[in-house]
Formats: sequence, structure tokens, C-alpha cells
Amino acid sequence: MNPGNGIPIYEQICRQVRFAVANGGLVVGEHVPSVRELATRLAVNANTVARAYRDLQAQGVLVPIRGTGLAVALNAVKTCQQNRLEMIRVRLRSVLLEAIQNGVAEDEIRRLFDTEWKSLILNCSPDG
Amino acid sequence: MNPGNGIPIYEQICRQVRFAVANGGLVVGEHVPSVRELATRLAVNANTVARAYRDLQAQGVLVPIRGTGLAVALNAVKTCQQNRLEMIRVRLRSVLLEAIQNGVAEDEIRRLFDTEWKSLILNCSPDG
Amino acid sequence: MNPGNGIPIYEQICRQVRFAVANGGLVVGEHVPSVRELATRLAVNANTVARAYRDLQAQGVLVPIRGTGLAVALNAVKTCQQNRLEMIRVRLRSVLLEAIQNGVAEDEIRRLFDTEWKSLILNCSPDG
Amino acid sequence: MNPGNGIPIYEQICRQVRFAVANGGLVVGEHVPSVRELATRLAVNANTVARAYRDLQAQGVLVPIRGTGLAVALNAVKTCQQNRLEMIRVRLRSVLLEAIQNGVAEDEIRRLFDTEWKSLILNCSPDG
DNA sequence: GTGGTCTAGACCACC
DNA sequence: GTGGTCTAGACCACG
Repeated sequence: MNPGNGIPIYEQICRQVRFAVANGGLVVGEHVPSVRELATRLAVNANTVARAYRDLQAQGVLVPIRGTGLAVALNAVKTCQQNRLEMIRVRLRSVLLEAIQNGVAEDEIRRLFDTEWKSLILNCSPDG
Repeated sequence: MNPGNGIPIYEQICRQVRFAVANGGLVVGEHVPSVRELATRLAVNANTVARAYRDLQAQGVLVPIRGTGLAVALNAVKTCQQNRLEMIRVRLRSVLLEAIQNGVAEDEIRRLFDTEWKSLILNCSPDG
Repeated sequence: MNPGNGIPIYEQICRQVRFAVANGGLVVGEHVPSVRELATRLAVNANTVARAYRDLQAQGVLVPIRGTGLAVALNAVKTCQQNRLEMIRVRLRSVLLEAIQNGVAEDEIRRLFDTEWKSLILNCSPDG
Repeated sequence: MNPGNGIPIYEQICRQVRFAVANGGLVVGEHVPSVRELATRLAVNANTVARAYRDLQAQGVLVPIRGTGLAVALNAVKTCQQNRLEMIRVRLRSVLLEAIQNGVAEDEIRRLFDTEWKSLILNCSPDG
């Protein structure tokens, strides 16, 4: 979780689940981590995870399996794969819009992109 | 203003003022628009503008001129120019981080960048 | 079983057993189906059936026969016949209450009653 | 609110709001009672009301008006009027289904309907 | 003042 | 064990 990026925690959880379904990190028909387990793992309140799971059910990504938890819905993979880049696109567009509206030149923003990308893959590849 | 991008309106106002100071759109010593005028222009509650101006004063970007309103502080230009790309950098980094953590490949995100950038300059250059 | 009608499955089982006792579908002194058998037949977890049987014992509808399972209690028929319409009455009253409190007219609700009743006897009589 | 009818409180609130919109008790464009006010009036926790209002927003019945609360959506009346009897229908059907499946005769259930209806209009009309 | 988020913890229904 | 509901109360963003 990345606090302070403006995205509520439950929403971040939703996004990560959708990414994981699209990536195959969460397999169709398999149970997702239980509310309590994921809450512990993310050091977050159980209700926050429950809220995320409830939203994901409403969106058809998760389906309840009575008494045993929640599982990835059969047709969730397709939807999540379609939305994978879309989720990033919306956020990226918002940043680029602010840059353009405030006179940031293309080479400036491209340089930012390159340096940040390099910096992040160095941090993420070892432990990712 | 771009509602729904996760940034509070008063914060968006702060950022735009700082950008404008850095760009020369707002000149040192000049008065900024009054709270009421800017509120009307942005179709936003006056208290929201007041909140933004209060924050900008606390940050030393604006200074009160007795009885006549607020003006751009003398040393604000330097700070704002230094922060100009930094404000974009932080948001961009957050997006790239999510992309990397969720397995978005470099060519995918670069393609997103290119298409979104092109799409935005078409929309913004005429009316920008 | 009718999931999603707000009544827990174990409670639905209890009700059906009481109805069956009242109807003569289950005869006094006769064994009821074993937990496992009924669970299989209803495609329900065995613990759920066990819970229903436990409640029915507590209510005096079923009595344990040493080593051989559960049977319908001697005085259960009278109680179940008395409760037969009562069980329906409570649920019906709750629906009518909501209708009245929210301005549903008598002819509207009567029309609903008629059409639903007709629709259901068509579906149920052949396979019931 | 009617506890013990199997419908969660937040769901009952949703239903009552939809009924009120259909009936004209809540007018399009008008604010609904604030979360805190309704919570006090119903003697219920504020979060429970907030949950109901959140669901109603997701269903397009309510729309947020920044900083001033929630209002009935423009096109909510049509939907709510269409769903008015449907909400009752589903519950009624469930009761009738149980009656039919368990051998309740038509005249028995009609008699129940009549007596309960009369009993309820006596209770509700004076204070309604 | 408004709604939204989050936490903490209790209780229930179900398996 | 699972998720769902509800309560209580804190804090934030916005007007």
C-alpha cells in the first residue's frame, strides 16, 4: 500500500486484486486471501479489506463461496486484463494533463519519465 | 480544475498558482485575483479558494498587502521554479510505481505515455 | 432450498421438517434422513443439516433414538400443525407491513398476490 | 426499521428511500436527510446510514452535491417507480413459494392475507 | 455543516 | 474457520 498517493486504501486493494487476476497471480476459481489474513498482511483494518472485497464482488471480480471465502470469478480474467492498462492510463493521463496545462515541455516530462522509471526498476526488481 | 483526480480542489489551486509564478503568469509584487473573483472564475466555493490562499501564505508564496489583498512574494519565483518539475515528478513516480509493481512492461507504459501525450496536446493547444 | 430469501439454510431445513411433520410427510416414530444423506440430497454442508437437527431436537420436534438416529417426536405433530400457518403468517405480515408503510394500495398488492400465486402453481404443480 | 425480518438495516434504508422517491416523499433535486440526522432519527449508527447512501449512489438514486450533502438524482424517479412493486413482489413471491411447496391451500393463504391486511391497516392508518 | 475513510471491536450466520 | 452487519468514534476534505 502506498499511503498519500490520494487513492484510498480499499481502492488500492481493489486495483491490486484486479492486477493480480489479470497477471495470473490470482487464479480463477481459487480463493483469495481471507479478509483477516490480508488485513494482517497489509497491516490494515479488517473492515478496510472487507470493503474492498465487497466492491470487487459488486464488480463481478470475486464471487462468494458460502462459508469458505471468496474466489476469483470465472469471467473476471477477461475484464481485468482489459482494464489492466486502462487503470494506469487514467492516472498517467491526469499527470500529463497537469504538465501540459502548466507549460511543462515534452522533453522535460520525458526526462522525468526516464529517470523515475530507471530509479524505480532498480528499487523494485531485486525485491519484486 | 479536474475533480476526481484525487487531488483536493484547494490543493489544485495551490499547484496552479505555483506553476503560474514559476512561468511568469503571475508576476512578483502583483496582486493575485481576489478570493471571490477566483472562486467565480473557477466555479468553486469561495472558502476553497481562501483555503488555498491561506496555504500559499503559509508556504511563503503569497504575502498579504495591507488592505489590498495578496501578492506574489519576492522570493517565491525561485522556489516555485525549483518545485515546478518536482510537483509533476512526485505524481508521475506514483503512477510508474504502481505500473512496475503490477507487471506493466516498459514498452506498454511508454506506449501509453506517447498516445496520451499526443491526445492531450491536440486537445489543449488550441484552447490552452 | 431457496438461498437469498434472507432465511438461513439451517432455518429453512427446520421449517421444512416441521411442515412435513404437520403434513404427514414425516411420520411419528419414523426416522428422519441421516445428516449425511439429507446434506447430500440438498447439496448442503453436513454441518448445516446437523445444526437444523440440533435446533429441532431443542424444540422437541425430533428425538434421538439411541444409536440409530433421530425420529419424529410423539407430540410433534400437534405442535407442528398448530405452527404450520403461523410460520407463513409471520413472513407474510412482514411483507404486507412494508407494503402498507410505503403506500402500496390494496388492489396493487392483491394483484401481485394473484399473479404470483398463479405463476407459482404453474411451476410447482408438475414437479412438486 | 423492522429488525428481525432478515433484511439488514442499511438495506431497509435503501428500500425506504426508493419507496419515498417513487411516492414523491423525496423530491428530485432535493437533499435527503444528512447521514447524521437520519442516523439520529432512526436511532441507528451513522455508518449504517452512510452505507445505505453509498449503495444508493452506486445505484444512481442519489447524487452527491459537494459539501452540501446528497440529493435525489434526476432520473431516479422513473427507476424507483418501476421498482416500487417489484421490491414487494420478490418478497411476496418468496413467501408464497414456501406456502405452495409445503401444501398450504389457496384459501388458507388468502385467509391469512385478509386477516393480516386488516390487522395492519388498523395499526398503521392512525399513526401513518 | 456535509460526506468519506479508517480503525477497533462485538456479534452473527454459515461451513 | 469464513464473510457480513453493526456500533462507536476519530480524522479528513470540502463548502
